Amino acid sequence: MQLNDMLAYKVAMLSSDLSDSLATVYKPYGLTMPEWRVLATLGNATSLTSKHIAVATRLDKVKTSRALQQLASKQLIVRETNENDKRAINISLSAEGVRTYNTLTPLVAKWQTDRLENITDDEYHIFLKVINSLSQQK
Amino acid sequence: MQLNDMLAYKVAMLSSDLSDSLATVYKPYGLTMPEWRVLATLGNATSLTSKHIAVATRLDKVKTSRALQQLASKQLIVRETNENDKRAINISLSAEGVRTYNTLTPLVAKWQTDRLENITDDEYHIFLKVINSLSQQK
DNA sequence: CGAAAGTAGTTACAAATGAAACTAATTTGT
DNA sequence: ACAAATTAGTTTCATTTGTAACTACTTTCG
Repeated sequence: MQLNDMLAYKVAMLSSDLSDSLATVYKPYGLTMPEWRVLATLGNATSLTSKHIAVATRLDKVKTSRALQQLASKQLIVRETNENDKRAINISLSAEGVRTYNTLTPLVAKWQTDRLENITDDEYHIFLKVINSLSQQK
Repeated sequence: MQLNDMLAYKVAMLSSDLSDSLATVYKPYGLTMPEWRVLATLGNATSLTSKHIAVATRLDKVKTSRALQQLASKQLIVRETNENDKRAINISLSAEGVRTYNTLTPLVAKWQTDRLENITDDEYHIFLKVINSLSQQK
């Protein structure tokens, strides 16, 4: 059994390749990977708490907190105390955050369709099915 | 476009799931992921230099160096100066390293077949084809 | 030949990360 | 009602990681 044939290794290599490649899309906008994930999550919502963002992005609460700090310092998000629960903070994109999101989303979509260019719909469908099947196990 | 639908995100989630899961197999033997990769690579060779190992495992030279230090301190590898090139070091598994490798290999193989239990050969074949296609792009 | 450039591997130091402790607010249970 | 436990989010500190500099040796080429 060769390392190259091992499932976990192959997927880890693919993951870091894809991650590095996608990073070339958002890095020019001064974002890190956690920041991009948070931005992408907020782009689909009106307002979320840090907790919600952490769950959606699968970042731990510390990474989420730090990403939010960075995004706030870049003025891409707005934070307001949640009046129902004063421990929590409602986070939403600022006007500039929305602009960045609207700029990046089509670039990321294009990146993805380019990547998938040589793969048929059937193949991709099966690929996703296998991913789901492998992910579901604990 | 939701984070959940993004290729890079899905693959990253799968990768960390698989990595964490596989780690439960080799962690009881006191190994970290880089150490396991090095061990797996050395198990298929008689003797390799640090450079060769770095290429095979896709670890950078610093991580490789550190993993080798750890494995040496655990007496799982033997290091001998390469007489043809005295900068390089020939590394091979010690008797105990071989024993650990021989113990772990079937456990890892079982882990992998268990993971793939619900996936047909055809599906897995296509999965690997898509992985290769996605990985090949720079 | 021998100076300059390149390579194998290690080390040192700065930056990123993770676990645990912490603050402040909320919920639970009596 | 209110003490104890829980939760949201941040901060601290120890560990891990990555980059760059370094040592030692080898190759290149004038």
